[in-house]
Amino acid sequence: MKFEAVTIKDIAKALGLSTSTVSRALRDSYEISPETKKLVLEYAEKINYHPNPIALSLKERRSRSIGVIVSEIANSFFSQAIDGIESIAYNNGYNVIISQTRESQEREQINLNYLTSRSVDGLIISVSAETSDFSFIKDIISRGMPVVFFDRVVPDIDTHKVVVDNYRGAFDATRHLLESGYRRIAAVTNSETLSITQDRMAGYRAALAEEGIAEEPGYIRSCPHGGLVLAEVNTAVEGLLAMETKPDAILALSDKLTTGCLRILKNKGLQVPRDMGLIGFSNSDLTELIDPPLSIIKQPALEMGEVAMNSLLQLLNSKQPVTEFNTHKLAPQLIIRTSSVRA
Amino acid sequence: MKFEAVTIKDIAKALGLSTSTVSRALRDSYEISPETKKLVLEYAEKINYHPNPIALSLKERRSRSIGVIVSEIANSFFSQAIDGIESIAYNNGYNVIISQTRESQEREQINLNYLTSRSVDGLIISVSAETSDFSFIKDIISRGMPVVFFDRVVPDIDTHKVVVDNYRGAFDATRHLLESGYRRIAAVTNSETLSITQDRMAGYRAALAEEGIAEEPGYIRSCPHGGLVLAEVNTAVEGLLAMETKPDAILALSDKLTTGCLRILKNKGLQVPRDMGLIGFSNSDLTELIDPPLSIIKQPALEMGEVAMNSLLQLLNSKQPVTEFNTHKLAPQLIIRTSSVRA
DNA sequence: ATCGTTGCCGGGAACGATTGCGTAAATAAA
DNA sequence: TTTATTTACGCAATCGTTCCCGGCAACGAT
Repeated sequence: MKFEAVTIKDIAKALGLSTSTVSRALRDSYEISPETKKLVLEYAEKINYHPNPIALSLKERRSRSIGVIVSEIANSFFSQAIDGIESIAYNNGYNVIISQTRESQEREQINLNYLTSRSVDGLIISVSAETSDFSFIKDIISRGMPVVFFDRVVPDIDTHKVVVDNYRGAFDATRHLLESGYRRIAAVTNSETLSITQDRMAGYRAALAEEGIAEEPGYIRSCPHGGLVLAEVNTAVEGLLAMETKPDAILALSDKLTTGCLRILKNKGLQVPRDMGLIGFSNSDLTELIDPPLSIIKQPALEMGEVAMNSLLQLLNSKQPVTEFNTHKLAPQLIIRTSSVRA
Repeated sequence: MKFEAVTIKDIAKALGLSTSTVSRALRDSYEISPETKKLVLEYAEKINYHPNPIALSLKERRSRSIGVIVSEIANSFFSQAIDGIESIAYNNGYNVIISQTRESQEREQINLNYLTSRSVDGLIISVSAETSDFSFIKDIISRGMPVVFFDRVVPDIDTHKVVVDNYRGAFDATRHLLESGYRRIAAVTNSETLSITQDRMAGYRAALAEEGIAEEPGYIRSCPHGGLVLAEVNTAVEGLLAMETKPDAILALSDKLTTGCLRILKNKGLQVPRDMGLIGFSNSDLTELIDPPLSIIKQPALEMGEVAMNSLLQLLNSKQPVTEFNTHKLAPQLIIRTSSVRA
């Protein structure tokens, strides 16, 4: 079945006018007499005419749609960010096409290829955990595609970026753990190639160093798929628990890792925060209801989406190539609850 | 900045061929000699040619993209469903354009208008809570637009639908509450115009009736925005608690209502499940970590999204107009934990 | 009476691709 | 040699719009 649309030709034929005249009348051109305009407008209204956006896209060489690439839609952080992106896009007449990579480099590549060849006007990307080769992204940017990174950025690609102050988030959380009396603080991390992982780890290390605590390599466990596969988290936590001097607290460096760690600790019968302190990045709005109420570092996901879309709009609307790029660094929110406070 | 693309014309000019020949060579037509094909293919590869999908869309009158309309992206149920939709769409070469209504009829209308006029090939819709006039949707369907409803459907519109067995979900949950010893069971509901609300309420009533319990109208409180505004939930719960014979358990009929109710009960210092039993629909994957572990009715959201997209594909791929429509009714999953079980 | 203006509108190319039809050359059949 | 057939390609229309040109009245000015 096809959705039959009425075209400008139908109007022209019905009214005995040329398509040019109808087009001009609809666009309220000064070259058309008021009577003709009225005639056309009324008839167009009557038969429910809407200009074919595809024809327009072809003519204007832009589609008024943008692509968003994330690893997983069903993740609080990303869905909140997409919410923000969609809101701003909606207000500016842009459609949002989403696609997910599931942390796979291959899918990222395919999606990127697909979206750019489908003529999106711009892209908002949070790179996949698996991706190590960014030449493709670099390439499409150099060919003139407006791109903004959010959350997981690529440091050596020059374009607008929107991130949270990951260093500070991890630093503050670690310091909080230290102030709570924890000393042997482990970090369960996402893929180490990710910018966010590196920044957060830097904050973690800095906080430890400040306190004069030597870094214990065994306390750092990475989950390449960032909690997407729970088995990885399980291995990480078990590894930690099997050490001769176990850590007394865990800093989890991403959404799914935080709740994943808690899940596993509970399964193993450990008491949080007594046996093991826990704090982590999370954007779930249920963390306060959890047992124990989770201390978290929260990212302003909605706002990040909004800022990202606004940055993209700036690129889209600029006449000459943009050469000055900025990275918006938003403040994370440290919310101390029970899971990180020793009774 | 514009993304400069290479066209078939560039190839034709460079190779001294006509565009038709190039087009045919690229499509591997039998009319083209192997040598010419090889020439064209190699050159196309070299200059990184990709057919312009917009031009194709114009010609073929289809865009290979579908629209998804939900009330809110950042909602576990919907984001999981979108995940499913996107997966199937991806495998079939379709792009997914999402837009949210935030439960507003006006935004639903605008989005619908926008998406159809932007030539999506089909739509997957979960109607907004506010919407009472479905003539517009009816209209676009009658004009030939393939549409499938999911979750919140419109009973008197004939097209493919994907729902969960809401009646059974609510029925089983209510019966479970009864079996746990609760007698005065309240229902906190979403907008009453919603199909899901009606079905779930029917299940609730049937379970009560089966037990010979008369329905108490004061025990039914509706939140027109389904938990999107917490104040509504607050009013509902407070109303319940202010009654002379308070209910002893609450059945919450949607995602945000379930956690919303718990939040408010906790705020008021009530003990769940001792002072008040609680069970509700929810798709959060954190409910087991909550204090108390929440009993929930869970919808197979991912699967619903997949089934919805597959149904839409069936409509999209059928040559003649489809007249036989089916509604897939998937089984909800009742997960009993602590919040609904009296100690 | 002629020349510019102005107002109003139509013809047709263009955006990038596909495709039905026509046709020249080469080959096969008569 | 003539005719038929095949091979391999080009022309031009098409999808729905926009927009550059150009044209034709009518009108005022000279």
